[in-house]
Amino acid sequence: MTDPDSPAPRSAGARRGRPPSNALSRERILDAALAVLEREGPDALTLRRLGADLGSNHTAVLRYFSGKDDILLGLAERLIAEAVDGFEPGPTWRATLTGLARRVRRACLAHPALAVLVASRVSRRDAEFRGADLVIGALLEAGFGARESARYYRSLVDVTLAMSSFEAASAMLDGPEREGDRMAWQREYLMASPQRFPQLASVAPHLAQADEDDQFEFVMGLLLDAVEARSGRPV
Amino acid sequence: MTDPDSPAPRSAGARRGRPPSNALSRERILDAALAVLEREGPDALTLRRLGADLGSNHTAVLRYFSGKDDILLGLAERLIAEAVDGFEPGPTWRATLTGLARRVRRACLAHPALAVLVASRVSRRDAEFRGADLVIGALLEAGFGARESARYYRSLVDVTLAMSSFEAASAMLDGPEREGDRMAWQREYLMASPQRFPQLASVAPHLAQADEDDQFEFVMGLLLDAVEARSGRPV
DNA sequence: ACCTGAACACCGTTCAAGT
DNA sequence: ACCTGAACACCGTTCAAGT
Repeated sequence: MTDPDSPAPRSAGARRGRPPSNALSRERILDAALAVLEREGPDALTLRRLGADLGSNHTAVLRYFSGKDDILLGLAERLIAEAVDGFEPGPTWRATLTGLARRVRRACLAHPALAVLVASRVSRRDAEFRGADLVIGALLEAGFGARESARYYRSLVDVTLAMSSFEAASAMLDGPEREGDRMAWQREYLMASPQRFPQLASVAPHLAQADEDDQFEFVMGLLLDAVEARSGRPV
Repeated sequence: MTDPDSPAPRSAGARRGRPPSNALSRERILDAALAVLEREGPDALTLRRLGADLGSNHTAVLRYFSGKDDILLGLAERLIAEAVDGFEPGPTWRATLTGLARRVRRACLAHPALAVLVASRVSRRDAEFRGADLVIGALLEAGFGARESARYYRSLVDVTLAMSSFEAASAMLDGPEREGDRMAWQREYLMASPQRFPQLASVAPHLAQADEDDQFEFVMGLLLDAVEARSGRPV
């Protein structure tokens, strides 16, 4: 059942004067939802707010989506599509895997409020299948069998999605413009009792140094090192 | 519900004895909150529900916590404490790291509704410091310097927490009834078009086979393999 | 000192009625 | 065919008033 949604556009002849700017559609609703999320965060996304932004009654949206949750699912598909659309495999299987992981993370950080809401429930739809096909293709190319490829696929996807949404959640918590809280985080670790936590204390000054970009690259590097070591086909 | 075991009805002197059973306290409120979360999931945790369960007005709770968010933070500390309390380092540094990761995951899966709510905002408090001290101690023992230990610490903690909460989120989504949706997940992947997604199709039957326990162990194994390879001190 | 009850400003969803 | 408006059953938080 693909695409029973978009209501019939009005006939060309009826187009006199201004088109009704408030004609609803699934796409227009998703656009508005994304705009609210990006500007004001997850809590601002309510049906009433959406109706106001769209110039409609807040219940009109329910003609296009079965409920708020359905809107979230539609946004989830957009998020994963943003990561996968236009991606081309790299020169090596490892480059392909690294590149796709970076794109997923980038999409999550570009829409952190959305990532927080939907990352653990990516809808199994077209964009996700395309991503899966690319990842599994790279793993088969690396020399893994079907069973192993399935395993590594799940590991890489789980870690990438989990870390990306985790990071998005921190970004949201710190507030859109608050750099201050990250300093607080570091300060608390630096203030932990050296008597009670000697190992922690000896390392604390380094804890806040690595930035998030480096951190993600580092973890993916670790993971792919292990995958490569097991593949028997170093790139 | 009547309470036949309740203390003697209030008399003139009762006030000087033990407090009435419905006396509020932070601990009693956290107990009640945890009970609601475990029985009925994240959405059931409301101040009104908490008040009802505690036999109090729903606003009385606000005398002990500054708001609902403050209750969540209190629960977060309990979650991490459950993972860390009583843990002893293993015979090797790798065993220590594996053991602690398993405990964090187990605590998250024991309280999935809680893990979903708080995993990305673990409060930097006592239990977390104890965990950090253990992990960093193991990494120093593995031969890493302070800077490297800080890096690996963050990687291991991020992946463990992110994957555990991610998994908890899936467990919650599948609903307490379970099982049904995991089959649906598998079915959708099996039904993906083999023409459009040939690599995916060739591997799909294996995708749903690995259970979640194996999956977590597998990822931690990959990560620790890479850490061990870089340590220059195989266990 | 601790708790209650009412009030306030919100939610998502349903549904009869309008156009 | 599409949308509105009222209604329903909820939220978290504040605060004057009770005991």
